[in-house]
Amino acid sequence: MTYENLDAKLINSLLSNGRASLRSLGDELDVSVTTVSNHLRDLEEEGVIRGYTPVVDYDKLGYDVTAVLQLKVEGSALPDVTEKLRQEKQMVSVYEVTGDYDVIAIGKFTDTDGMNDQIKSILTDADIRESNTSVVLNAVTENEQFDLDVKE
Amino acid sequence: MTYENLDAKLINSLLSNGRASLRSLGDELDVSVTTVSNHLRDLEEEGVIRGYTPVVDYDKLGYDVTAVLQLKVEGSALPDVTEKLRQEKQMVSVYEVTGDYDVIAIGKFTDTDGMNDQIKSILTDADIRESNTSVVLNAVTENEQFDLDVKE
DNA sequence: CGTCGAGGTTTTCGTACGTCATCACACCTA
DNA sequence: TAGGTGTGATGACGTACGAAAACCTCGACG
Repeated sequence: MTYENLDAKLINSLLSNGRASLRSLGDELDVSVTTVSNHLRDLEEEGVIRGYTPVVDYDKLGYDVTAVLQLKVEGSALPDVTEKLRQEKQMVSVYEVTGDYDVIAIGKFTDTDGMNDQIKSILTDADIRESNTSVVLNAVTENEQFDLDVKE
Repeated sequence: MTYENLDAKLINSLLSNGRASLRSLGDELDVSVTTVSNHLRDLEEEGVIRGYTPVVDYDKLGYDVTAVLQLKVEGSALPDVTEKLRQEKQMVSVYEVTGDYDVIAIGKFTDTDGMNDQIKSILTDADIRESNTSVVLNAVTENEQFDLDVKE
């Protein structure tokens, strides 16, 4: 057998500790360091693993307010609007979606005043027909990356 | 205080490469390895850095559909509902929010059928008065973690 | 009132040691 | 033939530890 689940197991291990050494990963999965190294290189080249980041608690850094923006956009202006949102660094996620609204975006702000200012400056765009802002009261789960299924 | 911006710089460096070595971080910031090690330990103990993860491209792993669920929940049942959503591993983010709806959740699914099944099973909860699902057509930005401001 | 300096504390640094990642190559086995 | 393993060499890495530097506090003195 050629370790078809190794990649999934590798990713799951890294999800619990993204700075684990290749050796510890090898020990954990009963596989040689070389094999871990090869698979990881492949996963990175394929783009399955796009990089590594620390998980930062923005609350603790003073970004106390998270908001969900929903926008209705004039059809032809959609690319412009999403691009503009993408460039706002505090926009954590920006989605084009089906349904009542065309765009859903999630942003983080230092306080409600800062939030109001930034949102207002975004909404001045003439192509935004309607908008709706929900402030997050409690982030039950945020950007949780889930484990992959490993079939035996 | 010495090096008051070091922590912010450290986090920014790690945001661009979460597996960077303590030495390379030290070189980059003109600081000794030990200092990097100490500050990182403190940041982790304080919970500012909650861990490290690979950035996984779920699209490439067959999770092709992302959806945004919005729910109106019977007030007293809110904790139950959010807890239930939290335990659904494919729910990437779950927020309690102000506004028209009470809960906004983002989930990832293998296909629209799988999505429908899972969402239906969630929505059977009697305490969910109303729901609204938006399917993501295009993830312009997703879980982007932004750099911190460094004051001179 | 403002400055000085002794002291203790915190932060940073350099070194040393054992571990680690990477690479090349030969070997194994399904 | 393709994917996994082991070995050995080399330079990089993480951590522990003692020394040194920077910082803070507070009473004494001009």
